[in-house]
Amino acid sequence: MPSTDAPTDTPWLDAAQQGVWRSFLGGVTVLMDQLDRDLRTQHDLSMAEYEILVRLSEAPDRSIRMAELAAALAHSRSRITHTIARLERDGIVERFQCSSDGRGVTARLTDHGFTVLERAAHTHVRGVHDYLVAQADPADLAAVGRVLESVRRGLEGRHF
Amino acid sequence: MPSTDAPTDTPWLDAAQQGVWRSFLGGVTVLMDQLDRDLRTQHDLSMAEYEILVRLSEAPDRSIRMAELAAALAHSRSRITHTIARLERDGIVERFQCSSDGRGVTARLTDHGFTVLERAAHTHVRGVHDYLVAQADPADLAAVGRVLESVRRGLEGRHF
DNA sequence: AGCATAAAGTTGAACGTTCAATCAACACCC
DNA sequence: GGGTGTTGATTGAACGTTCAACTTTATGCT
Repeated sequence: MPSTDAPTDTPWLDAAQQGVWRSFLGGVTVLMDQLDRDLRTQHDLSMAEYEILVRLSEAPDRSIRMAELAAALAHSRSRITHTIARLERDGIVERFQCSSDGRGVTARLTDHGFTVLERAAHTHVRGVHDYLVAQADPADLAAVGRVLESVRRGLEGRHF
Repeated sequence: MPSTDAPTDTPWLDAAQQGVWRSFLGGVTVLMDQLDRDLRTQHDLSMAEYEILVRLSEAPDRSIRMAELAAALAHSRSRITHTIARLERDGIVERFQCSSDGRGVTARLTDHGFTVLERAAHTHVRGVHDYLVAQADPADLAAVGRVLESVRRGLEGRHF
C-alpha cells in the first residue's frame, strides 16, 4: 500500500508497473544470458569482450584509449584493464602507450582480432535479431529504444 | 551489408534497429548496475538475493523449493544453492527437507529475512521508479513490458 | 522386480567482476 | 615552480557465477 511510510516516503508501483518491471527483469536476464552463452560456446568470447571489439573496430585506427572504452561501455576502469589484458594475451588486442598523454594507454584491435570479430558478429547479430527484434512490433521496439536511452541519460555519470 | 554471407546467411540489423539495441544495452547495464549498487551499499543485498526474498515473501508459508526458485528467476540450480547458502548463513532464509519428494529442498524466509526485505524494498522500488518508470512515457513503458515478456517466452526453457 | 534414465540438489574449482589501494603523470594555482 | 589535487591505469584480494562432476532419490520401461 502506498503513502507516508519510510526514510522518505516511497513511490510504490501500481500493478501494471510491477508487471512491466517483472517482465523486463525476466526478459533481460534470459536475453543477455542466451546471447552471452551463444558467443561463449561458439567463439570463446563474452558479450563484454565482444562489445569492446565492436567499439574498437569502428574507431579510427581501430584503437581507443582505456578510459574512453570504460566510459562508452559503462564499465569500470578496472574491468576494462582486466578484460583487455585477457584479450591481449589471446592476441586479439594490443596495448601501447599514448603519445599525447603520458598516463594514457591505447588499445588496438589486431588483424586476428578483427577476423574473430567478423565471425562472432554473425552469431551475435542473429541472436539479437531472433530473440529480440523479430519478437517485437516495430513501434514497440522503437519505444524500447526511447525508454532505455532516457534511462541511460538519467543515470550517466553516477557510479558511487 | 546484408545477404548471402556466412554459416547460414545472417539477418543484419538496419541503422534504427542497431540504435535501439545499443540504447537497450547501455540502459540495461547502467540501470541494473545502479539498482544493484543501491541495494548493496544500503542493505548488503545483491539484486539476485533481493529477488529471491521477494519471491519467497509472496509464496504460501514464505517458502519455495529450490528448483522452482531457479525456474522463476531463470537462474541455474547451482547459483540458487550458493545464494541460498549465503542467505542462510546470514539468518535471512532457512532450508529444510521437502516431505513429498525425498530429493527436494525448500527454502523459507525467516522473520528476520522478512524485515530485511521490508527495509530493502523502499530503496529498490524507489530506484525502479526514479530510474525507469519516471523516465518513460506510460505507453512506451507498456511497450517495454510487452517486448520483454515476449522475449522471455521466446527463450524460456533453452539453457544449453 | 530390476535396470536405466532423469531430476533435485550440492560441491569445488575456474573464471570474471568489484573494490580498495597504489602509482605515475598531468593540472592548477598562489 | 613546488605543493595539492585529479585523472589514467594497474594490481591483487574478495566475492559471486558458471561449469562439470557427483550423490541421491524418483520415474519409466519390459
